[in-house]
Amino acid sequence: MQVCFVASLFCRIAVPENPTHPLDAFDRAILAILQQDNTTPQRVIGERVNLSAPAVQRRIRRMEQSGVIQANVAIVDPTALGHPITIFVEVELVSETAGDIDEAKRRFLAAPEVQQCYYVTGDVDFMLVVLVPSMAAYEALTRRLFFDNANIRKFRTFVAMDRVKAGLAVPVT
Amino acid sequence: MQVCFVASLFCRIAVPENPTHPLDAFDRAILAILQQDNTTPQRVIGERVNLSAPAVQRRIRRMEQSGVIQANVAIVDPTALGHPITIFVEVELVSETAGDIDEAKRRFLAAPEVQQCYYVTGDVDFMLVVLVPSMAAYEALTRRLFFDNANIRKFRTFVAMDRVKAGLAVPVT
DNA sequence: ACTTGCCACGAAACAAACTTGCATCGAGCG
DNA sequence: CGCTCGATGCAAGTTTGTTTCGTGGCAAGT
Repeated sequence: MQVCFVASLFCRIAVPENPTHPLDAFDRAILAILQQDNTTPQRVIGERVNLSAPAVQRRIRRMEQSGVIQANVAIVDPTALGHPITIFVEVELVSETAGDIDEAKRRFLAAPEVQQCYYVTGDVDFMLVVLVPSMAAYEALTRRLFFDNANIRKFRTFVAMDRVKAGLAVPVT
Repeated sequence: MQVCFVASLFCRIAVPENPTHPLDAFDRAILAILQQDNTTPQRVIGERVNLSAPAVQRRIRRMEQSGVIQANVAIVDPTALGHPITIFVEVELVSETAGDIDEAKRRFLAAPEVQQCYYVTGDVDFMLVVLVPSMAAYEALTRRLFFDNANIRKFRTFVAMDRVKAGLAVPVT
């Protein structure tokens, strides 16, 4: 009887029904941990969210297969690899036909210095985050990416002085 | 006498290690792999870079302790967690004294919706990358972060329509 | 109300990866 | 020339991740 009580208690926690893939409180708790440190042993995760290690493992695998977890990566200090300068670039195109936009996307995607690239609304078309070893390297990059491209109307550069906060963590709440 | 010996031993241990061990080709090759997938077994890494698994393990640990590897994290799909909207914000302050800037940094740092925050040169002072569930939530955030702050001169909003490329990977070359 | 099917869980066995100790090799140096 | 230091590879030991199996609850259909 006492065992029954404990079992029902666990069940009450697990209650939320999920026909397909909605994330329940367990999944979110696991994600919150993995977003901070994905080397945390599953046993520790289980202790923290009140689940067994296999249950944690199943949920992680399901979220990886469903695409909720997109990748598991190491975050590296750019300075240590010789790319100490972070630059934001606003890019404005001349022609915004679908073809021209895709062409620009492909060009930015292919440049390894471009760490992030977003197609945005507003006065500009693209926002880029660029990593370079030096301003000379950035000058060379602008030549290659912008000046040699007739479809670039103009671009504005913002050099980062302080990386106040940098990450890809998503709020779990 | 024995105590002296022990003391000197502790001294040798306590001596701060070389601040930045230069990264050789092996380290860079390992980082290139870990930046893409840090679940890669050390044995596989060793095969790919022509090193034994323990050698790989020692190098990884050294880079973690020296700060070259800053974290090991899972990348999560923001849409799956209910934050489908990515927004870039340019923020311009009224007063740019050191104290006011630090105050702004602290404020942005404390906001979980702010995924990235850089202090930049140029016409604006800060560039933010913000994740929100809806435009209504962004409206509430602007009220909390900007309108309720007398030191914000103005801000410009760019809503992302397409996440062309998003990551924190650093070029290894 | 009972039963059936389904799904998720936990315990334990199993496999794989990580970690450590030890001997060896080569470079720098007295 | 011999020494020390650092890094490597091999092998054993330990932790971690994975699979298997049995149990119990919830929903749907008798």
